[in-house]
Amino acid sequence: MLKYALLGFLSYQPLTGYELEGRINASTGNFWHARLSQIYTTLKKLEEEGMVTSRIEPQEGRPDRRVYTITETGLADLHQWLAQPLMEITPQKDDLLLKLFFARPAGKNAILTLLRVQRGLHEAQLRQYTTETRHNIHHAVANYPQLAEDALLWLATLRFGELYEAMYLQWLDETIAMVEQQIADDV
Amino acid sequence: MLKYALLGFLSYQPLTGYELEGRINASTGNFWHARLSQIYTTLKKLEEEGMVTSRIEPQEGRPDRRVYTITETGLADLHQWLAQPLMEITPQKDDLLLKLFFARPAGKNAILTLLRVQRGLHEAQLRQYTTETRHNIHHAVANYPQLAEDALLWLATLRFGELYEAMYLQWLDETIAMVEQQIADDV
DNA sequence: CGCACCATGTAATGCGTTACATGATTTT
DNA sequence: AAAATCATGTAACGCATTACATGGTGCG
Repeated sequence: MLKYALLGFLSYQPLTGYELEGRINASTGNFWHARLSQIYTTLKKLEEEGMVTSRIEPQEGRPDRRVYTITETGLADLHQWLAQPLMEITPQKDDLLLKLFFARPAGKNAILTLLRVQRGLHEAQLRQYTTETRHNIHHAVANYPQLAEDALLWLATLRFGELYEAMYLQWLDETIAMVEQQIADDV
Repeated sequence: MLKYALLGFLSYQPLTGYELEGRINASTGNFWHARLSQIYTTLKKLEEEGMVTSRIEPQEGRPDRRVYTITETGLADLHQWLAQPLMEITPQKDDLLLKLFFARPAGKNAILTLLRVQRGLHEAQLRQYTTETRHNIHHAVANYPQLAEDALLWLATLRFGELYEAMYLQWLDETIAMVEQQIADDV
């Protein structure tokens, strides 16, 4: 599926692998992410499949840039994917919940530490969404007004991230209180 | 990490691969899941590493059962993992959000269909958590009262699943309304 | 002086899914 | 009669991470 994240961004403009990483980890970080190494290998495969083409832009004092452009084939594939509704929920994984599920033998203090550390992390994440990420989108619309409708969808995904983090924080607070009150002290 | 889900369940009692699949997909389905094939190969690897042992229980008319038991080494590894707080948030992926992010060229109707199909799926998921999953936990506690404190943590993870689905539904409703009002009609 | 940013890629390894292969028992 | 449950496993493939390999520019 990284394929469609790449084709999606390339449908707006030609970009390098490095730039694609920036776009992915900045604007879709809350529901998609990828490492540079994976992006490079996926782009290579997409080029073999005829979904994108690349040309080298020579640079001085830096490695040459390889700029990828989406092809007609790639665009058609993207649009066909977009047109299909998803018939399943994406199953989620969460390391914290897995650890918490089995955490009782670790004892009350360890459980509370586990939850409190995550609380700090999720608080920071929420702050990032409400500031930087939101700002990025507004910035894009200001420079390219024709993207206004696209931006409504981007904002919807961002809103999801904010709701998710707010929910996570609420749950953590609830759960911390429950553990404080109902789990027996360590000996 | 499937490793710790397996060791976690085996720390309560010896189980077969098949039974482990049932436990994982029933009680931790909301934050962890695995296919049988992966469970079998992981158990095999855990046995090679000395984390579990297995013995065959012959059966008639069915394949023999291979029952896995956690070892001292496995229990020590599990407890050491439990004692460590998690210093990172689990990065999430969600196919719906990815598709929505790029969905504008698909047009208003396709976007609404996409969102409405997911609404139905998430509604069903929430109903399952509030009924079956919750019931499973109560059932376990009724039969094994000594698990009462463990069950508080299981209920906390279930509560997360319920909050997650409720949040998802709220966001879908919000987003459907926004698309209805603010995205231009298809031509 | 050190860190972040720019910029590319390959190799090894690990995690996870799908398909293959088999087949009786129990429930609807 | 069909579907779900019980029960095990391997092989092929695909997706993703970590480590390896290189090195200049720009900022504080």
